Amino acid sequence: MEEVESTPKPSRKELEKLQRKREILNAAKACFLEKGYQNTTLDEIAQRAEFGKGTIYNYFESKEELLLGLIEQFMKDGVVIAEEAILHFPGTAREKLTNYVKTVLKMGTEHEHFHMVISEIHSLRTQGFEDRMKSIGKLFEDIWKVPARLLQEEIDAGRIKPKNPFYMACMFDMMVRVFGVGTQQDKFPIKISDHDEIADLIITTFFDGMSIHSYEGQYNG
Amino acid sequence: MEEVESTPKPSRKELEKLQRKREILNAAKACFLEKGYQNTTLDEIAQRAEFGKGTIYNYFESKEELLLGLIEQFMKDGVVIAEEAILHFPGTAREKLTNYVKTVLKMGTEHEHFHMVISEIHSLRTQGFEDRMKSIGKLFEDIWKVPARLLQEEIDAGRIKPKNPFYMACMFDMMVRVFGVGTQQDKFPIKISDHDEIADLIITTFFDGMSIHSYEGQYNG
Amino acid sequence: MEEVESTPKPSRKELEKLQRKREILNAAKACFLEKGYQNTTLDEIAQRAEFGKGTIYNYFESKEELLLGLIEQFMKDGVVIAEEAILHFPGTAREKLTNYVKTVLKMGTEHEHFHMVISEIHSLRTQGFEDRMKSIGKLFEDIWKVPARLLQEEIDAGRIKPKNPFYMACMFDMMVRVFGVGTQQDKFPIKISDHDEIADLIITTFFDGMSIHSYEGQYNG
Amino acid sequence: MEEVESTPKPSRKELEKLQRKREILNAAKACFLEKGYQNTTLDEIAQRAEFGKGTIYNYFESKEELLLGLIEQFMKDGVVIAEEAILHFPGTAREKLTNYVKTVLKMGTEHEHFHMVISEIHSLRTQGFEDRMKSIGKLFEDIWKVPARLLQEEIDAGRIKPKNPFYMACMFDMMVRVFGVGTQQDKFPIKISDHDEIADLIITTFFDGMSIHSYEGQYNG
DNA sequence: CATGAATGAGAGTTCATTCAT
DNA sequence: GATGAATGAACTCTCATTCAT
Repeated sequence: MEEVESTPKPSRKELEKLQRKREILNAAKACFLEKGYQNTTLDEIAQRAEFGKGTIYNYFESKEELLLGLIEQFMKDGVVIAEEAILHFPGTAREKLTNYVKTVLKMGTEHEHFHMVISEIHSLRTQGFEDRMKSIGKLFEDIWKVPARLLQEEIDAGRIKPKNPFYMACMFDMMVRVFGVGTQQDKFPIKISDHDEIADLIITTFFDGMSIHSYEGQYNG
Repeated sequence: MEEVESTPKPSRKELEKLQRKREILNAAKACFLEKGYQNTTLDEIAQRAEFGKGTIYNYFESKEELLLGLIEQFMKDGVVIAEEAILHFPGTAREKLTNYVKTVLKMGTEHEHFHMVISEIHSLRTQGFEDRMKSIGKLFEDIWKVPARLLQEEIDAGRIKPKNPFYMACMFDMMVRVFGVGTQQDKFPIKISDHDEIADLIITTFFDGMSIHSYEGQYNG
Repeated sequence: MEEVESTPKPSRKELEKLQRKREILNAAKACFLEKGYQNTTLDEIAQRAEFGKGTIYNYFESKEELLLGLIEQFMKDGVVIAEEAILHFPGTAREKLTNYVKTVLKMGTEHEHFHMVISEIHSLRTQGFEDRMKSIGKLFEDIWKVPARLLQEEIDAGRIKPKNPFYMACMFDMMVRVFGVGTQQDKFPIKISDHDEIADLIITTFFDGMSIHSYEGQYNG
Repeated sequence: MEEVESTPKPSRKELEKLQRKREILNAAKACFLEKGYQNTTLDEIAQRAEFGKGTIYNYFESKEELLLGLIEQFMKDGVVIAEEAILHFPGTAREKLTNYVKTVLKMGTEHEHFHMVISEIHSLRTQGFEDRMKSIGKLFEDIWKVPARLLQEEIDAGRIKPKNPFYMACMFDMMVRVFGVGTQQDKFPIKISDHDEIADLIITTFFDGMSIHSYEGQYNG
């Protein structure tokens, strides 16, 4: 926006800086996943990143900024993942979404990250926090837009019920992330390690519902 | 000695003590909801409870114990709520669960509590933490058992598909709590304030699925 | 001193009060011996004394007062013990003092108390502390006066060297309490459990010295 | 790499660190001597050391560690002092030990430290406390070994009585530290400011005993 | 630009003391 | 007089952040 050239010139310096930022974020991610945001100290992050503690402050304004950076990165990755798993995957909507479930599950612990992310948001008190939250919300929407677009196509094709596709996408994504990822984790009261089983549960519920004689054709919603 | 009835003796002293405990828990709950567990200080809780800081330690061993107490209370209430809304509510399974969704939604912000609860669990590092987590997990199961029993009856009656009713109950509950309660809150990227609309979304999805021509009768799961 | 009647009238009330005081002091002593002054809480003392915490404050102004009371009691007992073991014990000076050493040793752990007493004095900050310390010092002197009187008699009889008997009594008492009692305790680097052996070490050193050809007769001190 | 000499490398950094440690220890020592361990706050130590409170924790793990560090330092110094004053001092055993007494006395208030050290040990409750105590006991032994070696030589030379030299060294050291140092201090019930007088008292008692006709030659101990 | 020692506000927790019952 | 729940000042320790090197 500030510059006119499409990609100005990622000078060596700039690239190195970006590289460093990513390294630090990765170290932070690992720490946060292990012990939670609040229980992680900057010393630990610095040690893991193999940088001095002060150096981190050359790249991030504060510990909170580190978490926010991570959240944004997580969301952006989420969009790419959804696009890969849904748009670029061949097959029916059902097959595409099944693939999406499995993809998210495959990321496993990595996506326990998700819970952490959601959890720790409470902890943040930065100034300008509200704005940041809004923009994070927007990123969530970006993720949901991907399945939502698919659902819209299916509605248009008369294959699924004409409900708000964005809402449905959100609900679906939550089923995957909370129930799906949850059941893979030890502390969750239910443990299902077979990805196929979880995917089947979610997909058949979402597409077909529980009822044996469902009331299709009579929707007025 | 003091009493004849089987129920031991809720002596005045005991009752007052319990009353105090509840007051403190309520103050803690309010604070935690407002600022999160980690950002709440004991001074704040004490001030809100209108007790001295030391007094709190006459009732709870530590700040963590306060959170754990809250979580357990929340879960136990959850069981009662589920029983009221499902078992003791007249009508079909669909009607019972619709009522359940609306009941949880009605508790609104109160149940944002739920998110907090889940979130902050990461923060805890108490000794004997694992045991506590196990017992909290058990309480979750107690909640899910209520809808699970209903689903089992429906399966037996041939009205819904023969899937693991406990898993389905868990997934349903999660849909309600995460999607349902979430959409009521400001920071959630989607905001739906109409409880009927949310309940309808969840219930029709869960019972009937999204597909227009569903594949009933062919389950091999 | 304040009253003219030699012993006014130890009314039942008064006696009970004294009895209570002693019970509390004993509880405090036991606790202090076990954990040290600073590590003992009033709750523990109250529990051990089988009184309410508040009750203790009807008998003693503060926790410090409890320690000071104990010290004074200890000292006063010390005088009686010295008199019993030295004055009222038949035999030569050597035999009397040997008996004194053994008596102190026999009180064993009870007199580890002594160390505690000396130790914790640092901790005290009461107002009027200096005065109290002075009066405790006086009590020490009362103890030392007992062996000092014996030594004076021996000097007069020409049986021991004409040195300041009070100083010598002090040095002797310290040898008994620090070295004698010390060697009986686990944490002390030297452990001698045989009382006769310790007594012999102290007495022969004190009376005869280490040298084989000593320089008697040439004192100019 | 950095150094050629066998002594590792007292790099400037290392030296500064050690210097800081010593400064902090000295501040702590001064505070402890003034008010006792328990009555000294970390704020006071920090203020006296002219460091921030947090800085202290960069050098010592805890307040207890500070005390233990001080104790160990005290003991180690004690060994050096004993060696200087006894081994490296010319003259007879009597002269050497007289010199030792005077040396300890000269350190005066500095060695009131000793009492504090011994006193406050009760207060400690660190984990691994027993081990630390053991090692402190060992350090005491190291001190006593120095005069003990001297006494052994005298025994071998037939100049002093054949008693356990280690026990005698301990008793002697205690006489010096408790009686000798004590009598120099205000709160002690006896005050003798003349070092020569104290040294004479201790030395003649220890070497020659109090008796005028002592029983040399007849030991059966 | 990298560093890590220094910092001190702020946290949870303890406990001697008070006082209403 | 006896009680023990209530109290809050005071404590040790942590850790995000700064800044001289």
